[in-house]
Amino acid sequence: MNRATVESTDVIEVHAHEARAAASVPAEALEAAAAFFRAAGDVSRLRLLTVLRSGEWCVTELAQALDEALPTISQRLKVLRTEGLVSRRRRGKHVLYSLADEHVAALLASAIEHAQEHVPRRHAQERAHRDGGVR
Amino acid sequence: MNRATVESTDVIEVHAHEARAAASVPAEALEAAAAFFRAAGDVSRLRLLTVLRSGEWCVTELAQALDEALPTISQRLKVLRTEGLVSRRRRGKHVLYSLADEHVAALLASAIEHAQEHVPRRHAQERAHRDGGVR
DNA sequence: TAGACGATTCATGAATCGTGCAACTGTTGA
DNA sequence: TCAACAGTTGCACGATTCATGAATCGTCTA
Repeated sequence: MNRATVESTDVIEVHAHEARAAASVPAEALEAAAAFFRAAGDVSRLRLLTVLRSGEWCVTELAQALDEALPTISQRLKVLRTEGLVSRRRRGKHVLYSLADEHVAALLASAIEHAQEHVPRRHAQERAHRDGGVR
Repeated sequence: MNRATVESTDVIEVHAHEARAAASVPAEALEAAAAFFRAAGDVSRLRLLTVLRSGEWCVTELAQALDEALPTISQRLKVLRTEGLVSRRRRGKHVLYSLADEHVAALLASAIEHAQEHVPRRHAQERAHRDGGVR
């Protein structure tokens, strides 16, 4: 199916198809996925995640490593944990955090890789668009 | 390297290691990755992305399919485009949008899959935590 | 070139988010 | 049990973000 050939007159006909495509993902899953992305969509939290790629860390270690206040780190970890990006376990008087699973690690690596490819394009694209529309 | 065996007295020694881990990802890439996640971290925009998985769509079609105002859709598409999640091209008087590349499609599928696994855990975990700390 | 249509931009107000600090909870070891 | 330490939570403030509708822009066609 080559949607590129569809003309504006087909809009109504296509409508049902579109609605189906939109509904193909359960609303709950969509919401959860958005929450997942949102949790990762903050530089501070993302930095935390990249550190956690190397293994388990207690909150104090993380605070020292990132040079931030302990409550701040704890807050961020809570967000990440609520959305299932990290998990924690207690070891003595320390609470150790780590990435929730390989899925998260893969997602993380993939996004960073993608970002590195697109970093230079971002602003250039924005300016080009301002100057003269599409292409 | 088993970081799980590290005790609190090792914090200083470990510090250098942590700092290296944090710096392993260039600040720019981290920022871009966060922006990427942030762009996907909204239910409305995410829904838009899931629709775009099926191919190219013009703004009007998307607006009708999702039953939203055209400017609203356009705004969301702009965010997604700025962060490199979607690309566009003009075809006649229509502007066709699609996912930027396979990378994005894969990331999207992966996140939704992960979300579906963790949907039930999220709130239960939150409550469990309130009730009695770790585990 | 004028009109129509598709798409984008802009300004506004409501809502949400992130942070910093203080108070609090919970665990360990004496 | 008590003191010290590790971590969490609550609250308030400033900054972002999002939806909305009007105005504008760009392209095609008559």
